[in-house]
Amino acid sequence: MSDLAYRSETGAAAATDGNGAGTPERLSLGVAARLSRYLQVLTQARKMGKETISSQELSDYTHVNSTQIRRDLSGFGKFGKRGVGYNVDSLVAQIRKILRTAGQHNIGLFGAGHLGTAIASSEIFADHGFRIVAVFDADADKVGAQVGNLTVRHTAELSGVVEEEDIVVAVLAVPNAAAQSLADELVDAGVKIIFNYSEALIQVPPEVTVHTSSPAVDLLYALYFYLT
Amino acid sequence: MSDLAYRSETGAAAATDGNGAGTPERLSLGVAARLSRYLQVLTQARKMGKETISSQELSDYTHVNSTQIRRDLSGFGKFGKRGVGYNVDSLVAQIRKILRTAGQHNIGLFGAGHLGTAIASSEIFADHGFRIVAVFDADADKVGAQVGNLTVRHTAELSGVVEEEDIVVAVLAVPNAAAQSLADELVDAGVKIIFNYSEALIQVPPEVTVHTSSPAVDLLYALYFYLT
DNA sequence: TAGATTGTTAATCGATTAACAATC
DNA sequence: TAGATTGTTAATCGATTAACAATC
Repeated sequence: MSDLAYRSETGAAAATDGNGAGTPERLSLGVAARLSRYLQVLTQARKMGKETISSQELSDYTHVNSTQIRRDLSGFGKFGKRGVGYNVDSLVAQIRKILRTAGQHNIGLFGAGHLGTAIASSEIFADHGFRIVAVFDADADKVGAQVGNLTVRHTAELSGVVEEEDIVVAVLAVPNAAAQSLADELVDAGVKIIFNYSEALIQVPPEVTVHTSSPAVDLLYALYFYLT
Repeated sequence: MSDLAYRSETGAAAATDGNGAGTPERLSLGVAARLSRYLQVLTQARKMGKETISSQELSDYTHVNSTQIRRDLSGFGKFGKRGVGYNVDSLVAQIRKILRTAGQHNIGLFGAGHLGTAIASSEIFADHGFRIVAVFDADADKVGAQVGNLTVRHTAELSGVVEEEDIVVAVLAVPNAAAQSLADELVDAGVKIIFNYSEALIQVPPEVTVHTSSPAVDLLYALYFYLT
């Protein structure tokens, strides 16, 4: 029998089988989060020239139990080879298909300070099909400067550029005080996902997702287990 | 009866009661992670002058179900006022006590580029009792420069400084290629927690914790739920 | 008082884990 | 073949949620 744990919102609804697609239901929150993490490790492993990887190695890097990893993957097909592991390239392709994030997605970056510059020069987003297509700053002195290979625009141009460039994701690397009003403008402009690197608490309508980066949270958590 | 769900590793062992401390067992991974997130939101809410906060508001900001939040907190005491919510100040103090992270902890920052500079100038860590006590760079040209209010030192000084300054946490804002060998040196020097902002996959002995920051993972995850 | 929100129960669902046959 | 690692089962544990009495 197929494992319905991976199909949310269906209760006992009939999934065609455990291996194929059938009606592709939405993944549960947990599965989607874990698959994203596997993908990140696999992407790096591939860069390092690794051709196969075992569930145990994936476990070491993601801190997810290896049985859990095999379970997560086997819900969608038999991707591994017993005694060998998983082929890195093909697993990347499979997970991208499952997450339906194989395409290109456009990012608008807000804030051309140190953090914005660091993000623009990094490959973290590019590796996963996210492309930074515009950089904005509210400071007129920064407008026109080069960041990465983009020219900084003024934040006032936001709504036109979001539409022209089909920007779905906004990355906020701005001061706390500017975050909420900028978020309001972004929502008006039609941005659906806001990735907040400021510490500000941001409120948005339900159709928009805010993710606030909180390194200190992760650190508190790690520290707790070190101290106890 | 008290809820043993919050005490791990004890099975049916006797907890003295649901409110007090008794033998303070280790928190489960999930509870510790969620408490850390509440703490981060509370810290920001306090900065914004908020005096009380409801479980529903905490839920809006953390994406944790409000019942879950009340459950998490009520496992340690009756911190809220019905009809009113939780006092922000006192809840911050309570959670810090529970997480036993009320003290000061010293951070060494590695890499004085754009990202390192951004981290050094930010308050994200300072807000939670983490103090950056030293900044290092492998580039001799950067040594001696000011970053935040610290002077950049050469990475070669690492092991001495780690001991002198009692550094428990290392934050890595260095190029991918430098990450693993730096991590090796840090482990030798006695650092227990490595917070990795590079994309490199880092291997360390079991007594050391590595946390790799993966904004792209969070973005992939958010995107999945936007696309489906 | 009336409204709001906590604290708590009970029921369900998903995650976790050990174990091991299958098989590369 | 021998060793390694997957795919899968079964059992347990923790998370999630709706519901609501208690009470500020």
